[in-house]
Amino acid sequence: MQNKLVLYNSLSKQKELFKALHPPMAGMYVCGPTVYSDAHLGHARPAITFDLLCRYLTHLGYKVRYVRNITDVGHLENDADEGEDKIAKKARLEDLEPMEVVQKYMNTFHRNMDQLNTLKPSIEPRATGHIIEQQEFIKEILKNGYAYEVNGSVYFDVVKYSKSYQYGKLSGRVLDELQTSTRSLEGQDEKRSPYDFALWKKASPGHLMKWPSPWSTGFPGWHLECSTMSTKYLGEEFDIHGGGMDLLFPHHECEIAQSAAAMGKESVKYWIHNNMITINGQKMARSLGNFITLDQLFSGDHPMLDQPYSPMTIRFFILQAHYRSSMDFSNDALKASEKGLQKLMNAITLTDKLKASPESTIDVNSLRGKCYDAMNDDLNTPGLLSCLFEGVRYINSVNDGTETVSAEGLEILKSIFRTFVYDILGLKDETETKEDDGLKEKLMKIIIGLRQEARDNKDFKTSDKIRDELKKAGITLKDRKDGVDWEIE
RNA sequence: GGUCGGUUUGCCGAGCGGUUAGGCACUGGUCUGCAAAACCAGGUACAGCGGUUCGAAUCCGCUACCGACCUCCA
Repeated sequence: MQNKLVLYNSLSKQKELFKALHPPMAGMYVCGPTVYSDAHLGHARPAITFDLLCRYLTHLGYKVRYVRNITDVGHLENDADEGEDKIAKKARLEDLEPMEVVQKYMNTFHRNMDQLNTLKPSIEPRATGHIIEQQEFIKEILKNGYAYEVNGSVYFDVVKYSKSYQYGKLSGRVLDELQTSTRSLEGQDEKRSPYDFALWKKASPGHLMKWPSPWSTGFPGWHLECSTMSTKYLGEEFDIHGGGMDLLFPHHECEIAQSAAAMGKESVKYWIHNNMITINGQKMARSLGNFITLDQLFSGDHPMLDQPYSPMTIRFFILQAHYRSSMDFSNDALKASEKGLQKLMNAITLTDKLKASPESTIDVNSLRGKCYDAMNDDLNTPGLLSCLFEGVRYINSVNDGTETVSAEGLEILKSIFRTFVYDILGLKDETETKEDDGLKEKLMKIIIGLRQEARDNKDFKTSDKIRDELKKAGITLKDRKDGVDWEIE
């Protein structure tokens, strides 16, 4: 399969032409959330970034298997592989079963993802559903000699691994340097090296989520689930692994090590990482407590928010920056996105009303080419939007009569917007209603007719009253040379 | 302290060796009874200092500031 899609691979630290291992199939694994509290703005970034990638690959003709996990066990409060499980802690605080916590926040996450118009993953595996597979994975690593058991817990032997493989190749870390920057070693007595990480942890008495295993009644380490589940659903080698940049080390580095230790080869061909969303210049994170949840953004219910922002405004905001750039939250930026999105959507609505001419004064084919060029260049959505706004100007100019477009050109123009805005960027018109537009059209025609009569009679008091009252009702009139357009907010 | 990345016009944000990015805001104009929308025009920015080059926001060096990772984090 031929394509010109170039993606930045975190592993090689350069842009590479995307070549699927088994075209037309494309396999993509993305690290999903740990479901112990509401999803925030930061979670929207990878969700939208990899939704975009999935949509674009699909558009290019790939049959994409998109796997995104739900972490529902094994994620400890503070690593060093000590501390309380995040979900168990929440369960204790809210007096719920751990699985109730998981269900509650998973439901919210799914609802938010639907609101953001992200496509559902092909498979959404959960760590607790793959305890057996994780144990089998550990057995392989043990068999190959890259792990050891101590007191019922199993740890990955980073030092031994690094003799045969390069631990740190993804994150650019060197083991020697890691060792000189040693932190507190408290509670790490069981590990041979502080860089070893848990594959299986023996549960302490009273621990809520635990399963029997050959080593102890316990639970799997966090890094293990992704290696296990990606292998199970995408195979020992697959195309793309995505996630936030903050997961690059240690999480993804450990995944590479686990897979290599178990299977003798690296699993992932392209590592893709999205950058962070900051707030007041600092990363938005649950652990920092500086987050705004998606529900708060949608409702405006947060001290830092001037107003509510719709899901599509959030989506547009995120797409206006390149996925590898960090972006800072601000009301001004969000408001600008809201306006820009509206301008884009208004133009798309207009395309249905445009009249074709014998000749085109605009070059729609060139525009389409530029749209593809932008997407092929490592998903350059700001560049794509820039092209689309050029198209917006075309549409408005044709509507104003200062440019013309042929029937064929008009069809191409419509298809460009349908393809790139709806199918690939995943934006949708939020003003769209399922009501019968026919009735609304008829009513509006009558009202506009009455206003026109008043205007013809120079009765501007009446005509303005009609316009103002409509405005109050959320309907904006736009007088044109050749008639009146209207728009519902 | 180590590793990596960033600093672009009022704001957001592309570009990464030579050509108008784009959006928002602002100013002027066209249109309009007025308004809104739309269109046209306007601002010539790239942290600082050096260097390479015919030519640098774009490459190299230094300095300053900011951030991410090195604990869990999307």
